[in-house]
Amino acid sequence: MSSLRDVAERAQVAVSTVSAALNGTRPVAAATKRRIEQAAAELGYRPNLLARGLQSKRTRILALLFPTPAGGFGHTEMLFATGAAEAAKELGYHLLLSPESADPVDELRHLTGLGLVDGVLLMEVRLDDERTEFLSAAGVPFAMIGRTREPDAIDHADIDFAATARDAVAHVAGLGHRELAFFNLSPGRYAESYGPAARMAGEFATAAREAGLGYADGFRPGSAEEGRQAFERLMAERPGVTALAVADDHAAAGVLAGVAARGWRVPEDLTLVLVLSSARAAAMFHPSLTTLEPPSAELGRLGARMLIDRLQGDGPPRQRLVPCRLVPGGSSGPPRAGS
Amino acid sequence: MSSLRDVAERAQVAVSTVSAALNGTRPVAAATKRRIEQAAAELGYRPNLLARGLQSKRTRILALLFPTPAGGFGHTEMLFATGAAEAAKELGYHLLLSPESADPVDELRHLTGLGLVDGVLLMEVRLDDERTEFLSAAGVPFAMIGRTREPDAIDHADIDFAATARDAVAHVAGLGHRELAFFNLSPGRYAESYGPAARMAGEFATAAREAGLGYADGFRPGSAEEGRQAFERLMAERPGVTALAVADDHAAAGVLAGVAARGWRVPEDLTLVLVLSSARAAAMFHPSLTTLEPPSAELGRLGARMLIDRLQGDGPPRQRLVPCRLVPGGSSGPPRAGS
DNA sequence: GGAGGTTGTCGAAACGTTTCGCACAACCTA
DNA sequence: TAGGTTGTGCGAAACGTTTCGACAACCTCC
Repeated sequence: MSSLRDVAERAQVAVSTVSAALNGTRPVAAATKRRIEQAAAELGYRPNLLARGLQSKRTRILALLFPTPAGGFGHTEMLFATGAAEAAKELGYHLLLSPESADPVDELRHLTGLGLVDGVLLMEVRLDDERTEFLSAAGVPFAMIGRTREPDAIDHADIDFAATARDAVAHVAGLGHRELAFFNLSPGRYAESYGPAARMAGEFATAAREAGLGYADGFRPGSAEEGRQAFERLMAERPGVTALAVADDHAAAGVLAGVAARGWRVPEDLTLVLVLSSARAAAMFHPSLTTLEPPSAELGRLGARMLIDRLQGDGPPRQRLVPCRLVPGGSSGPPRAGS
Repeated sequence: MSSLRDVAERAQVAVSTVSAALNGTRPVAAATKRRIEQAAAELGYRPNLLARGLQSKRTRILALLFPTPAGGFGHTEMLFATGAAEAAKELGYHLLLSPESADPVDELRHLTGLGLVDGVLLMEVRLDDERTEFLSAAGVPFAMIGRTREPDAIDHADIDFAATARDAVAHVAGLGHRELAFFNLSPGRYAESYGPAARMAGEFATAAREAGLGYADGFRPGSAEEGRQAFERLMAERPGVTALAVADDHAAAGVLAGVAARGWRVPEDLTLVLVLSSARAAAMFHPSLTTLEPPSAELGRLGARMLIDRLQGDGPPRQRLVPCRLVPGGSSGPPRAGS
């Protein structure tokens, strides 16, 4: 690779002048600048990021820390990563994919000690997350996709759960439903402290109350079989429920089985709405399910942008909440007659 | 951060001695070494990757180039990335996630010119891929997940399509089926030159012939609706078919709808097998589908390892083929009576 | 007892940038 | 004409490593 020195020689100027001309860091006479730019182009000069980073203490590399949940990564998480990578690239940054080990804090200590990354993007943030404490204490700039229990002091992008729940409730209320139930994510797959599960439950209850709808929750099926059982129990306990929102794909499949087992059909006898699931997944059901699709790529992009903004200048921490997108499917309809 | 010089001062030795002691790059007296190590530990010394890379021309950073298909990224592709990142980490490397723009070659030129990465991992490789030519010409070490038309000269990890097809055929033949059909990926979602689609079709035909099974293909439904139509056409043309392998999830959903529309059931009247789809997706169907799950994470790991091996020393190009894993579901059964 | 080898350490150069103080000429102003 | 002000460019130092030749001290063997 050609270096700054090669360019300087070819343009007959000093190395420092080339640097100044190429970076616009201080004024360079127009003629000289043109000569330098031409020499650089002819040599196909590319600045060496390592040298630049070593000197300037800024690498323009971001790390995306991702956990490896036992169940594997979902489509949603993938989109965080690709969205963040794309936004980073647009702004001239690179994204390092950093798997989290058993000890995330130690991992972070290592990663940030290397001098390789300018900032860290955290995902799968828990309500109480030790990583944020470490990063704050270490003075490493970071942003979150998701949020902790007390997130106001930290840049973050997250789902607007309140708006999402309101949209979902408005959707079924608009169809005429008067009683709604919600099946949350299973406690097995996500611990209690998993933000989305906790927040979604709360916001659904609030939205249903405000809309004057009957509301049932407390079910947390994590598989098709559990979904079927939960549905049967729900129908036994609350026979008036005509609309059901489900957070787990597999559980939704079980609900459909339960519906069929009763001789019922969707959407005639039950309106079924998926929550936090991609339209892609929702389209694989029969009938296709209405879903509230999380804005994952968007959140990834926002997270990366916030982090980069933070690196470039400061200001008060910012937070962006984005609601899920309601994608209507064939599973929404008016409430069944006789309820 | 503390530097090598800080450690040297504290241990009362020269900087170069610290470097030697810590890297084992040349012998250092045991006592000195111990003193140095202690000083390093006390200061929490971490080598600066940038400085090291600048000097040694080796950054231990790999780039994973990923395209952003219009349809979005699948679970499969995600696992390539996480698998590769994990393997890289285990071997002391880092993985840079690099989104591909409209002009992948220019992208590569840029990326490799930065001096930031030691090697490149390519995924979504096409049968004729301009990226491989560029990288070979530029002398940049790389490996592929997937393979080109003539892959023998390049390190790569890919699915063993032949074994996968044989396993699938053996599975249905073992259940007693005598006639099999295959619905490939749609030409819309993947161009003709997409390797997996091309190879899978060929290997299925071969495996069926070798097993003495009747075989039908040429269908390429890309959506639920197309899947239903293809199924109806298949039944009209080849009423003797009792087993069907489908590569597209959505198409499979359509097939299930078509089966139901005929008053048939799975698996009693049709054995349905998913190909190249995750067990997770297969479990969302009702009944759950038998699937040939691609070893995506494994391929990602293998790709990263191969690339790292290549960086550390040379040898002949290596290739690893891994078959899909057959995950039995509720959609496999003996052929329907009367066929 | 000196030639030759071995062992352990040091200092300096190099990697490719950025940054900063300084030199120098040209030009303006009083 | 002396003194100040711009505009432009140069050279050197610094960032934190690795690498390599030099060299002192010690051991070994004739």
